[in-house]
Formats: sequence, structure tokens, C-alpha cells
Amino acid sequence: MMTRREEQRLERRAAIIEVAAQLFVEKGYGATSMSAVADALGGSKATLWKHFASKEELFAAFIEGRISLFREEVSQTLASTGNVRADLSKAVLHLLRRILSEPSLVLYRLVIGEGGRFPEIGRIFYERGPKANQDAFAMFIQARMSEGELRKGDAQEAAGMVIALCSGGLHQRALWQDSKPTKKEIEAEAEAVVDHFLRSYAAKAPK
Amino acid sequence: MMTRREEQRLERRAAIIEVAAQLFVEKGYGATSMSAVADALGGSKATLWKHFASKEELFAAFIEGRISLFREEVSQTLASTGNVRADLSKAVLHLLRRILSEPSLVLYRLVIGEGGRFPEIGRIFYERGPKANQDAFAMFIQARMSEGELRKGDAQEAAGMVIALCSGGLHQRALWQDSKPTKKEIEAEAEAVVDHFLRSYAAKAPK
DNA sequence: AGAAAAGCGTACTGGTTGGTACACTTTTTT
DNA sequence: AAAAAAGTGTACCAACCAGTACGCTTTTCT
Repeated sequence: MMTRREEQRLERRAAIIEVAAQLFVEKGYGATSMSAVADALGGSKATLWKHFASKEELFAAFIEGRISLFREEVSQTLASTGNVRADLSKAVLHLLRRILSEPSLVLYRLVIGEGGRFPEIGRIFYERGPKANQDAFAMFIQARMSEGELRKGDAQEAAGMVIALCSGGLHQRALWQDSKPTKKEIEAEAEAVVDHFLRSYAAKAPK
Repeated sequence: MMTRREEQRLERRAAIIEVAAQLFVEKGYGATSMSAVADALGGSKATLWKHFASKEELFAAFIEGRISLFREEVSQTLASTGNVRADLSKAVLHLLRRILSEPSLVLYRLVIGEGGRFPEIGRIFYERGPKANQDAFAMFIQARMSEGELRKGDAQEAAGMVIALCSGGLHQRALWQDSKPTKKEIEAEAEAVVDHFLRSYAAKAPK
């Protein structure tokens, strides 16, 4: 059972992470000072070090929290309704919207940029992010292959193609410039991804 | 004509950039101090500020230098020998090897990571890097489309598919973890990229 | 030869940073 | 009621950093 003190301690800890998250996202790791976090928190610096032994530890906690936000959603959008193309279109569109969202882009930049300082975070992010998405698609594709609705082949590799197509186009452009893609561009890319995929993996050559 | 003084000044400037490049690559922008650059150079701090008005300016000069190293190579590898598949395989393999090389990965991380502080550098990098590659492929593809060796379509979009497939698979994995892909993995991915591309754009449906 | 430019070396400034110390108050547990 | 835990506020430290100032030597141009 959770004692009252432990509850409040966790609340305070969460508040610290939340306030730090805003600063990390806004200004990056290096430009965010612990004093600034304490000020934004309204509390004292001593409190910070009672919860996190160092700035690095606070950053790691923040990243882990963000990553867990991005889990689970994908597998939800991948249900089979009998129409493979429609199912894929829907899921791909969801995926594109998500990885092109500003919070997601900021997280990408942060993880890649500070990847040198925090090698483990990069690994965790990859496994729970892109890799998890690929696995979800692979499971869906595998099922359709078994049913004969897709040409049989390596489902994991096929899913890799989908992820690559999703993360190599608009996503790359958005990562470097801050040109936000329009909704139409996103929808067009989603269709193009599904088109390319089905050209490679449709059960029978489309007329 | 270049006077002797100007020559030596440029040499010294190049030496500074070279020495700074090593530190930037090793430790990142934030963790590289100007004093450290001066020490590694063997010279004095005053000299640094005679060449570069600020640390940011030095960093920008370093990045621009690196980017120009990565230009031009790609278009060289894209010649037509009459065999589309072979031509593409060769060029894709070259591209993959290059973007998966350690210097290239480090540059990626640096540009993305410090992208917030230097927004223009991200744009320049994109235009001279991924975008330039895409244009080179688009030109090749356009020519093959005209000759009837590839199904007619939007050459720029087709090239985008190649670039996306190249930068979405092993490259993503390499960016986050520091797992260096093996030569076999790279070759396999190159073949897979060409396979997928030709399935979408081959002039006639393969048997 | 003499002026000018470039570089060198060192010491310094003003500011910031991560992290600590300590005395104090509030809340919760026992 | 007393002990323990948590948080607060402030002052502080040692280290570091970008950038400056200045006097010195060496090289190059005219």
C-alpha cells in the first residue's frame, strides 16, 4: 500500500519532471540549467537533488516518460476489416501524423542530438519507438500473408519497408528544416506509401 | 593574385577548423570549449578570435566544410550502362555505404542536435545532402523513363522513394544505437531497395 | 628599413553552472 | 507528542567558459 508521504513524494517528482520537460523541449539539454528548473518549479534547488542525483538523471527520467507516451497507440490502429488497402492506409496515416507532430519531432532531435552523452537512451527510444511500430506492422502483415491477401514473404522485412517509407520522406524534411508539412502532403504521402508497398506485396498483380 | 600573407592566413584558418572539427565531432558543440581548441591548436586564444568572431561562427565554418565534402560524389556513381538494375544497385550501394559511414553519422547527429541553435545549418545540410542525392537519382530515373526502361511517372517522387528506403532502414538503426551494420547487411539492404523500387517502377511486370 | 599584419602568451573579467551546506517550516507517521 | 521525512530559501563553492586586453615576437609587404 502507498503511504500518504510516498504519494506526495511521487507527485512532487512528477511535477519536477513536467516542469523540466518544458524547458528541455524549449531549450535543449545543455541550455537548461537546474536553477532554471527550480525557479520554474517554484521550489528550491535542494528539492531537485533529493529526487534526482544529477541533471543527467533528471533528463533520463524525462525521456523515459515521453517515450512511454508514444507506445501502444499504433497497434490499436491496425485492425483487420477485410480490406487490406484500407486498413494499411488508415494505420499509415496515423503513424505519419504522429511522427510528424511537433512533440514527436522535438523528441527525435533531442534523443539523436544528446545520443552521444546518453547512449542507452538512444537504444531504448529505438526499441520502443520505430522498432515497436515495425513489429506491429509485421504482425498485421504476417496475418494477411497467411490468409493469402498478401504475397508471402518476410513479414519483418515488409514492415521495415513501410517504416522506412514513412520515416524517410516528409519526416526527414521536417527534421531539418522546420517546414511543417500540410495535411494534404501528409495524406498524399500516406497513399504513396501504401501504393508502393502493395506494388511489392499485393497477392496478385493489380490490373 | 594571392599574397604570401593571405596564403598563410588561410592555412592557419584551415588548421583551426581542422582542429576544432576533431573536438566538435568527439565531444559535441556544447562540450567543446574555445580554450580547448586553442590548446589543441598549439596557438593562442587571441588568434582564434582574429579568425572567427565567435564560437558559433567557427562551428558554422566547420559544418559548411564537412557538407561540401559530401557533395558531388553521388552524381558520379550514377551513369547509365544500359542495365538499369545494375546501375541502380551500384549507386544505391555507394549511397548506403556513405550515409552509414561514421563521419556521416556523426555529422547527422551534430546537425540535428544543434539544429535549434543553428536553424540555417539544418536547411543547408538538407539541401546539399539528402535533397541533392534525390535530385541526382531523379535525373537518372527521368532519363530511363524517357527511354522506356522504366514505367513513366513522377521521377522526383520515384527518387524520393529510393532515398526514403535508403535512409529509413539501417540508417535509422545506426543513428540511435551505435550498432555498426555489417557489410552483408548493407549489401542485402541495397538489393532490397532496388527490388522494391523496380517492383514499383519496372517498365513491364516481372515474371 | 620601416610599417603593418599576424600570431603568441598570459592574465583577466563577468557570468553561469552543477552541486553543496545549513538552518528553517510543514506534513506525516508512529 | 515526538521523531522522521519532505520541502523551502538562501547563501555559497569551485570550476568553467566565451570573450577581452595588452605587450611581445615573427613574418611579410612596400
